[in-house]
Amino acid sequence: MLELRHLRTLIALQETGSVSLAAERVFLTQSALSHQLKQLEAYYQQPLFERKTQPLRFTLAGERLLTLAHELLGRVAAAERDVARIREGDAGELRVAVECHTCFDWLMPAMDSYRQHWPAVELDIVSGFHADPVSLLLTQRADLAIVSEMEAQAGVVHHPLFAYEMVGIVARDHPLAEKKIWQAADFAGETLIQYPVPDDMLDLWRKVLLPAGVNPPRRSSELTVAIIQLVASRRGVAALPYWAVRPYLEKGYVVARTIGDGGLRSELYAAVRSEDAPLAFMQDFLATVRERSFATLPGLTVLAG
Amino acid sequence: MLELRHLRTLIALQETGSVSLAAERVFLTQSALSHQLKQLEAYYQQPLFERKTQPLRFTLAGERLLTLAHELLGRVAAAERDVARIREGDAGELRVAVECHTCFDWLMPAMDSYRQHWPAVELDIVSGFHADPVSLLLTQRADLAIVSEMEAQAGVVHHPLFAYEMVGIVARDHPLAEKKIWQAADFAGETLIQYPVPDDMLDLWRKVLLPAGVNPPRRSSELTVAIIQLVASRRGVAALPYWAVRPYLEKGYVVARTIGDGGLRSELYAAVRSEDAPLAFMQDFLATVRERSFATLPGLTVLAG
DNA sequence: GATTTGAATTAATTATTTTCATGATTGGAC
DNA sequence: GTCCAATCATGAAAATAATTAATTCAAATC
Repeated sequence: MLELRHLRTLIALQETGSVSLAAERVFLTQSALSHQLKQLEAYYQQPLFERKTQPLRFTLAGERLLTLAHELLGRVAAAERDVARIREGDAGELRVAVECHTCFDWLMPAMDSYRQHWPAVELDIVSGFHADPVSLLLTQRADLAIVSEMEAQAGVVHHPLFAYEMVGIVARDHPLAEKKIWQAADFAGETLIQYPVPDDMLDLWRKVLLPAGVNPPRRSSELTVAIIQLVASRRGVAALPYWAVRPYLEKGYVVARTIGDGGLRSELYAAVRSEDAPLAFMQDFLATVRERSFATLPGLTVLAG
Repeated sequence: MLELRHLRTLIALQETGSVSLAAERVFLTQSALSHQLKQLEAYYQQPLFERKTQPLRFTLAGERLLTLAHELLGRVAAAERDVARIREGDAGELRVAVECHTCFDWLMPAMDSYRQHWPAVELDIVSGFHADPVSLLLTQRADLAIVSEMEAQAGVVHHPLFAYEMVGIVARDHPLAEKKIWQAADFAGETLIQYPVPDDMLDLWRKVLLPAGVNPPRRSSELTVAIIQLVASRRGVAALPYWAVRPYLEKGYVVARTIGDGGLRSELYAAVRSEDAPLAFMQDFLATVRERSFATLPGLTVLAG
């Protein structure tokens, strides 16, 4: 018999394009999902998708159930929001502290969606760069902070959002474009183009360059497009999230390369005060960010608690 | 985490007004449902309904989830119909043989709903009274027969529809109105008002009067209202399904009494040819009849396969 | 042709659901 | 009031379902 679980699986399948990635997305093993899908296809006595292709393709029946999934899950979320509001009311204050430039790429659509659902919550952005964004929470100057590490701190809990890969980008005719994988040493002698933030907020610096003792010259820009432009003009190299540069890769302005063996993985967490963590309007903000981000950004991976 | 199962439970709760009856409706024990509801209320951290009242009353949160249930389950049914049609096509022939007068009360709304969903199925009624309606199936003159007993027959399968209570009705000032429970002997000396059908098609005859050797005089009418009218005019007594007479009971035209200890229980089955049983348009007809009947007729009980 | 990657399969394990047996609570009937 | 019947709740056991581990299979890639 059909359950919501099956519909959540179908959406994960659609968003990831493969059984194994979908499994990770719904926090199950590939095997578990294979069983679940087999059961579902047996129930409807017909295949729901073709596994031979990459990404997988849904059959007519699969498409129909996928449509159902989208119809239903939105309504479930709406109903559960209402139920939570019946318990806790609909108002609240949510000042978000952000310190990464690219974060706005996913934060804007998520906040947009959230605002619709929680019109009575005072939503605000506390932007800027602080030595310790978590201190903004404890001093009541922000209610939620987006951070890239899960530093234990009394009175604060960290909720994992998602993980993604940082890629190195360079002009197509630059010598480094020849190398599939860049190591720390490859950055020596290159100009590194970056956002104007302290070094220790850059994953590339903290995880790659600093440990290797490499310290290339820098240039900085506030805007992602400007960074891309400088890189395309052979002014230097940069490291940016894959999802931030994909549009430019597709247009061929620059090429992307893996940084370090296995790639440079970045993570994002939302830190909130412990007492705020269980609040419905807070929980739903996290759920919205995750849901919207996975649905719109390519190449995200889940981040376990 | 919310699943469709929970929503099906909520609808059963609404339709039956009690946990035990809802449990029967969804083919679980009362205990199982009690656990399920406890889990659901723990998940939402608030009560979903008040159990003290009869019928039970939903809380605001419960109401909201109930609304969700109605939104979702209709869409699920529609999607599953589409999926079945992708497999088997949307056409078919469905000639329904009916031999009980009151059956039209539930058959009409069900067929109405069904026609909308399966416009390409040729739906027809084969009315009239045959010694053996099942023979209509085997001679290809009907595709589905509504019967009141599950007589084993090669090539034919019986699907349970529902069960209900037959009540005795009589004028308010008639002496029999004084008796809470009528026994076979009480019918001796009364005129029995019935539909113009052979005796062995009447549950009252087969299960009560014939075994006791009681054979009261008869009068017959085609229409339920006419039978009620005759009873109210003290022309005799009748036995009719509870759901068929409830509107008249509420208006006080007649009163209803239990027949035999524990009441006279009637059952309805749909008989179809074995080879037609798995067809989607046939399965959905059965599902529609059950769903519509339970949603609209009072006092139905489930009938196990 | 070896190697890698993704999905399927079987058996075992784990988690969840359901039931059984029983206890508590409530709302009449007398 | 007290008894009775009906309804719901509870804890432990049983049954069922979901999930994983380990492995195989199949296809694609080098």
